[in-house]
Amino acid sequence: MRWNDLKDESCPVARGLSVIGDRWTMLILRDCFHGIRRFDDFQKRLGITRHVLADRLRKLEEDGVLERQLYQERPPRHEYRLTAKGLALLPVLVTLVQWANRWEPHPEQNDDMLRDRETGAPVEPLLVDAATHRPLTHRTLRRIGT
Amino acid sequence: MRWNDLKDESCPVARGLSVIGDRWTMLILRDCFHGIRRFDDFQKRLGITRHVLADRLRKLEEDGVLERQLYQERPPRHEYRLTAKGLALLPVLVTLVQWANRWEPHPEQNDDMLRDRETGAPVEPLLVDAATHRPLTHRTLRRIGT
DNA sequence: AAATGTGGGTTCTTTTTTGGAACTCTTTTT
DNA sequence: AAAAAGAGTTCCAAAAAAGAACCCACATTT
Repeated sequence: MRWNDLKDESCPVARGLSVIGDRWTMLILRDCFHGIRRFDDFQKRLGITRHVLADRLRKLEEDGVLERQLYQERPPRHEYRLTAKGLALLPVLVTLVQWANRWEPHPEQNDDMLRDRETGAPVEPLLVDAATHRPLTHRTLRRIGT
Repeated sequence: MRWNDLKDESCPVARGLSVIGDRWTMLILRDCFHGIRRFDDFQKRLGITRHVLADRLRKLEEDGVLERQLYQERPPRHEYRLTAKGLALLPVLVTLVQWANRWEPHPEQNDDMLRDRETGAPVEPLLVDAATHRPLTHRTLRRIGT
């Protein structure tokens, strides 16, 4: 299987990864959630080559995860913003952060990475069933993906 | 920045991606959650080249996500199983599945992919704060990662 | 006994992708 | 007039992935 065939797979894991499964995309999106919007800011923060960055931003726009908005004319300059589809990736990012903090800890790690925006209270993400509010685990789920 | 430097970053997103952020790893783990354990079974299901598969399985073992267990001697044969650290990736996979089903739908998609193991009832994943049970969104979270 | 099959890789060559640096173009600042 | 900002593009070298073939230790079939 080639990478580009993934998007037509019936498995949702494959289709999801066809959009966000490459090495840099999620890091770009992390920066988007931090409010970064401009090419050079992404480039400086990520240390990614401009070449690859331009390519990923273009793909993310094509996939509807980011949208380009003109913020000045002459010369025309755009910024990249998360769409609703992009914002909907937050749970993926949050669960990844939680996993990494737990299983790949770092000496300089401040554990209060996730806090409520208003109260500032620490937040502990938990995945539950929306209807019953019961936690979802590998023991409660029949299967994931196809 | 080079890919191999990611694992020493202070940002948990970067550290998480240093383990699961490559093109094939999450697909391998998806199959693990489906009960696949042997080299050739992974290879047949994924269509990945044997070369890359061997490399990814080795790295996942090094990272403690999978463990190799001898299931026969003469000739020695191993199978790959999820460790606790690997099982802990389920929320990432589940949120990804949910996102893809919502935003990258597929004609042959059966929407009841996620079901309770015992009751068979459809399950709708929701990310909440463990303490308050309030949903987590980009509006309630102060920031994600570092 | 010889041929074929199985499981789990490794080796080799070709194609893609990435890394790294330099260059372009338009407008604003010094 | 020269330099800087901003957003890329171009070019070349290095690394990674695709694809196919090969290897090895046993087991089974003919």
